[in-house]
Amino acid sequence: MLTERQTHILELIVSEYVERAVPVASQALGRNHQVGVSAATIRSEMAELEAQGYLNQPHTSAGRVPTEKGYRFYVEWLMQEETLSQEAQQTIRHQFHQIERGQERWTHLAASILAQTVENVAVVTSPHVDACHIKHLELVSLQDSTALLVLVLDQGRLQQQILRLEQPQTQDELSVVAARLNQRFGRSTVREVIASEAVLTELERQIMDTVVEIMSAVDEGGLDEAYLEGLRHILGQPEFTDSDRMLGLLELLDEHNLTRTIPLRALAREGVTVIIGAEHPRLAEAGEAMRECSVIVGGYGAPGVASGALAVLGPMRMRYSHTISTVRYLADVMSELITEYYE
Amino acid sequence: MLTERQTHILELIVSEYVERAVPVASQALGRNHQVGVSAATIRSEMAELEAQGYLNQPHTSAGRVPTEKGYRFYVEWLMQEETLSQEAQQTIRHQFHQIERGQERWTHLAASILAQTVENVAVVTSPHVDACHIKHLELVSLQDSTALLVLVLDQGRLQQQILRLEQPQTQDELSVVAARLNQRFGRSTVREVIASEAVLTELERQIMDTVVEIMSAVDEGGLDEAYLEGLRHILGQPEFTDSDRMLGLLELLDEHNLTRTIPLRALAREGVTVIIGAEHPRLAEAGEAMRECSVIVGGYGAPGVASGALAVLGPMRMRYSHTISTVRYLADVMSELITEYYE
DNA sequence: ATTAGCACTCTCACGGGTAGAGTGCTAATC
DNA sequence: GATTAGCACTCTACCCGTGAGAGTGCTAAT
Repeated sequence: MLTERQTHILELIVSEYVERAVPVASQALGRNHQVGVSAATIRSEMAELEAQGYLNQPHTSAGRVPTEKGYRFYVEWLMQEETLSQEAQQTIRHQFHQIERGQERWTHLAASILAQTVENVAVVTSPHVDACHIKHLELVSLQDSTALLVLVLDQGRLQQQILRLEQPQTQDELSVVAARLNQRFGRSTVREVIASEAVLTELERQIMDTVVEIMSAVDEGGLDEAYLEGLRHILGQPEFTDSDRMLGLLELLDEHNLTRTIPLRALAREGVTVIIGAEHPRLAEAGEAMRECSVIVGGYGAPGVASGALAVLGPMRMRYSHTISTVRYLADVMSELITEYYE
Repeated sequence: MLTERQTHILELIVSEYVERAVPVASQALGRNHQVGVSAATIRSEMAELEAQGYLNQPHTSAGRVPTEKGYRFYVEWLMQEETLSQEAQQTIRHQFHQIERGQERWTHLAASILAQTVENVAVVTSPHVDACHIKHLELVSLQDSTALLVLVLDQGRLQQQILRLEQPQTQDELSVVAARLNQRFGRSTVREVIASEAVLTELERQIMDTVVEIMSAVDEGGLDEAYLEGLRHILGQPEFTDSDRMLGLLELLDEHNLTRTIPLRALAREGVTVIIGAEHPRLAEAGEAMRECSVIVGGYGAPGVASGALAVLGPMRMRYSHTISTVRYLADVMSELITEYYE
């Protein structure tokens, strides 16, 4: 258990270290903050905090650095979540209302804003629709035997696919087919389409096969894209000046590893989650570099409509309060956008 | 002017250095290749090559390294362009035929394949349509006063935008409007739409304003996206083990700088172009790190239909032959795809 | 013209030596 | 009994010198 004074010192050490990236010495602490006791006292408290596993010494004659446990305590008990300034909030909202060009743009923009605001790597996935329905289906003739299938799913989600027809078809013929299919399959889910025993022409069969394929892909989230932004911030951090660490980190953030690095889907629904260093649920798969990083994940979206996740990845020495509140705020904004436009 | 033997030695030095990334010594050259003369002779030839600016010595007691001029000579006169093995060609084509899901996927895939094949950074832009026409226009009701505008442009290029209607409209009403607009503006370019003096209802006016906006954006290429892939390859190269250089490079490749780093548009039409180090046309804007890199740019597409560019960025010490031929081959494949599906 | 031999130069890796920072301990103080 | 000043101790970071090794340029012989 920690006394109040120990708690206070821990808090100071964390903020000091987060800001300066240098092990915190007892004297420096007394000098820069009003602790009310001498360096010697701070030293003995530090020793106790170290004994309990909250702090660590890189070497005998160095200051202290928070451990994972230290950061965890800080996040859980000490840190007070800040609110973004009115100004910052305005700026963010303003940027979203500048562009109104669909989910992908939002997602991208969100990643961009997030990275810039928290000065770390940001990852944002595009919203994911759970079990999509056919809203509308359109066939556009491109060439005699080539047509474009346009499929509008729930919430205006758009998919397209080029079809190579076995027989040439005019636009008028295609329109007729599209009308029939719309009537038959409007508002159906994949299952319903598959289960349907409607008698179809060969052409209709071909089209619906493609439709099923597309919808399945959407349902499995195979088409979700994650935008990553802000590499430069994290790589500029002192903990990664070593080029080996840099490479390790880049491997973590390689597109193919991203889903392992950041367990987005699992955590997205539970508000904002903080993962500190080796707390990572799938550490072995994520990679060694993960031990030195923290991840903040937040979910956004409207239940049953569409949802996605925002995440920030940075060194363990991270401005937790600021990052958490930014993630939370951005998640709220994204949720509003989703609700407002798609509900 | 260079004698034949000097030329030969230059060639050997370039390939040796590209392979081993270590300054090439006279002895090593004699040992690993059959030059037919002694190290001493090689040395004097090296001295001459250095005097003429083709080679450089990092320091007095080191081997030689090719200069920009040396590489340029190599690319221009010595290198013989290889053909990709049948196998490699097959593999690439196979991957493209695995997925048939529109330009974006292709672009992404091309970047991925390119990066992997040449083991450097690859950048690929999506195909850019020059002066697009309206192919088809569709309105889908989402809510009472919200509709989705789906705009099909040439070559099946798809754009969408959500509209907030001033008056609630049913799907039927919207379909009527869409049909009228299609009749009036089918096959029009932006200019024609703007110039048109057709009398429109307020709703129609609103829709067409949006259409004009979207088409302008497409024409200006503002929606073109570039995919970047393969950071890990280039950052693993020995010339970038130093963390400062790494950061410099990452700044080059930051999304906002990419268009300055790689003059894609300017060079795209001229087949495959090789830019070595400081030859870069806009060196000052690109950044200092560019001095140590080479870029290979190739254009793809069908004239008057759609076109884009592929590029590879790597250290000056690059397998030029292999890279150039890969870029060329991929450009051909992409061009075929564009022609085949969109013409 | 080519080559063997050799002296010269420069880098890189290793080791010792020192300044400085920060600690832990002890004894004095409140 | 908690706090603090004082001090010895430890460890790092940096500087410097030194020596081995690599590779060259030059010179004299072929």
